[in-house]
Amino acid sequence: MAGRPRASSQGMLEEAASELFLEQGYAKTTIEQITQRAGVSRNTFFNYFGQKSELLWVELDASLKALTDALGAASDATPPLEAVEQALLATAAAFPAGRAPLVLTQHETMGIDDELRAAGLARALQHADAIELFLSCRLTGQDAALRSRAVALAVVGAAAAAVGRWAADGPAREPLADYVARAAHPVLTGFAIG
Amino acid sequence: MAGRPRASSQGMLEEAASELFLEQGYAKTTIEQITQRAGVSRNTFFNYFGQKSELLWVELDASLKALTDALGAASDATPPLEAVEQALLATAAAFPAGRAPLVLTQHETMGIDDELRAAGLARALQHADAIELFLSCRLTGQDAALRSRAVALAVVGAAAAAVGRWAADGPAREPLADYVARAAHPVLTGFAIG
DNA sequence: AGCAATAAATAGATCGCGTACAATAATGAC
DNA sequence: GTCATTATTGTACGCGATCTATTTATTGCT
Repeated sequence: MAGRPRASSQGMLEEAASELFLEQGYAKTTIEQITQRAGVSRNTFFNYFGQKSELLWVELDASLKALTDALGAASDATPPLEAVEQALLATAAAFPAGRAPLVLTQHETMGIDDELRAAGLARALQHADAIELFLSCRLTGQDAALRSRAVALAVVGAAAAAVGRWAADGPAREPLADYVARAAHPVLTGFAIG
Repeated sequence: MAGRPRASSQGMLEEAASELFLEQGYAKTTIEQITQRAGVSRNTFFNYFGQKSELLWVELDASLKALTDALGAASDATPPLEAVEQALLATAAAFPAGRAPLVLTQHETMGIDDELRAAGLARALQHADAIELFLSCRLTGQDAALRSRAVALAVVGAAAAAVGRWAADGPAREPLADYVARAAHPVLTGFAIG
């Protein structure tokens, strides 16, 4: 009961796209060019990606899965906000200091514009949703709903700032987790005492 | 030196668009339909709006101006983080409890999807940029760049959570500034002590 | 082997956003 | 009146994204 196997892998499309983005920028690269270089038909692109912008955020999609896993594995004994912090650091640990996603380091030559930033932000929102879902089950008291979402969006914002700085600091930087810790810890302590 | 006066006002396009969005949703409404109802040509739309999604976030654009003004008017004597909090509250004060932007309350019937959320997030990013610019001139010490951006993104995230809750709580809610205070204050105290 | 069932890949068409460029209309300055 | 300036309109086009139908490749059953 298994139909035709996937011939053109998703990775080939990503590679072809990365090359073209670096050569001539994101906006000037058409989906047709990507599929031609990958040796498949144009329509095949949409079997693997819903939108062109998804090509750049594959790494972030993986990190979303890591975050939900880490949150799901959190013990009930640890305080909720601490669990969030640990899950964030564990997720960040998957990014070694040496190699950062292309979209972060090469956004200049790729000509990343608002559309791209927005697509990245949509990914960040998914991370926030995961954290909010976790917190809304653990936090109690009045304002729990507001606090859950506020914590989630605030801490994701801080983490995004950390990622941006980390990428900008070049290959000689410290691991991403250090940056995330410095940016996110104040947020969580602030909510813990307030 | 004043050429042809503007005949079709921006407000008419916004009204026509709001009607159509409520009638048939955002995605199913074309720019041509909007301009037809407003009685202008399709191209005229692009004299007033760069993209279709801008129609929904006009109120947020006004709030961005209010925020930059409030930040610019901040006295040098007040601590930077306090100045940010006061500016946020002043900006939120412009939204009375009774009337919330359509996009926030009617996003269900309008069929707001990811594209729309992303467009709203792009506006939120501009708010964060304004706060970061303010802070990067005032904060000192190592990590000032990271901290400036982390504070800005985190506090804007918290404010966004407040706006979402505020809109969801219906017309009988308290003023928006109360929500923003509850969501943003922990973030700022967290960074103040950390 | 032959045959259905399933699923991927392709082809072809269409819609609508957004851009570019030229042409026209309405105003004030002279 | 002429001229410069600005808004509006017309026309065309590239490209992203969706849809439907068709072809191709694989598995499992007889």
